[in-house]
Amino acid sequence: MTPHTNAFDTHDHSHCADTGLARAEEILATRKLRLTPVRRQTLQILLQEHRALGAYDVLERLAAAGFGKQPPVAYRALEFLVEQGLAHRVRRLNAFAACMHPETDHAPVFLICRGCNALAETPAQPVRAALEAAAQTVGFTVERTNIEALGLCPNCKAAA
Amino acid sequence: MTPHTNAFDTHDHSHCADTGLARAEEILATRKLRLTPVRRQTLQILLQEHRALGAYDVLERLAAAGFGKQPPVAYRALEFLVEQGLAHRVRRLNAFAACMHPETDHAPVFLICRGCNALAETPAQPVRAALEAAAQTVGFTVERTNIEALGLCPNCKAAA
DNA sequence: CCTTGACATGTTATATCATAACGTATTTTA
DNA sequence: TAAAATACGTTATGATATAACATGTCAAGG
Repeated sequence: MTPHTNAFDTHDHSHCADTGLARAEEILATRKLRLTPVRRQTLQILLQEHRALGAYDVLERLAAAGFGKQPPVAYRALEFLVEQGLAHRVRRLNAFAACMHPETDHAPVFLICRGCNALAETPAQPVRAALEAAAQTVGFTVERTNIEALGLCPNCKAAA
Repeated sequence: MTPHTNAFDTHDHSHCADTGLARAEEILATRKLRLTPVRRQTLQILLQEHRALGAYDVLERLAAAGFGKQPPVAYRALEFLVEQGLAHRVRRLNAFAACMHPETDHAPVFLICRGCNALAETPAQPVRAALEAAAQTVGFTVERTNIEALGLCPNCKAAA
């Protein structure tokens, strides 16, 4: 799978990884959960790449960093991060991305550009609220959501 | 994969397949597209099962009905139906379901019960509208959406 | 401290989902 | 009716994901 860039506007995100890891430490501490080496490395990989990566892409990087070489190593770490809201699974891409808004927002919306494969995560409480409302009319309780949109980012629209 | 029932309230849907197929014929006629035998059978399978089926489950039924036995046969028919809005892909389940509201609604929301695997498709223009609004703030144009929620259906809530 | 239970990591093996590439047949249209 | 487009079927392979089990590490209670 071709990797996907993340965010429509390029920006310096050298600090993303640092702050992201620090934030993760805090969050997990309050939950008495551990950010073990593999988990930490996995999150760092996602933060540094700053785009959606397939599990096997992550695995490759983990292996290169001296961790295990078999799929479950990556899948387990990713699953943990997703459960804790520190990363998200982008189902349309069969890929994972670090959460860009771990505290603000647990109703992430992913915008996927079909032109350049860029991926943006945007907070969207209104979307979540509308979803909850729709669910309520049939008595359904929402626990987790996957909200993804495929379309065209501003850059690709301009180019077309 | 264990199959998933569809709709939280059981109901007689013997006519779903008939009306669904008729509706599909109409829709495709206006688009000058063909509901070929495999496509028709595929749609019928989804309508009759009335739940999400994996591509290989569909393939099995197609093969039993005398069509091809290889994955692309199923994937192609399903892809066509999804493109035409006659079926949807439920990514969380790696499965496909016939569209329950082909004319009303091209912003389907799927509610997936983690208790009983029931699947409900509910129209949700407000959700779509909220998504469009969120996208617009970053200049993104939405073309297709996948909106899925995992949670508990009324029955399973009652049971718990 | 040190044992014990819970959790975490790694492995092998396999299951599941999906598509590429190609040849043939059918349908449409010029 | 020939040419072009579309559809169907195949073989083969690729990509994604999980089950099951062995070993190691941590944290808490005795």
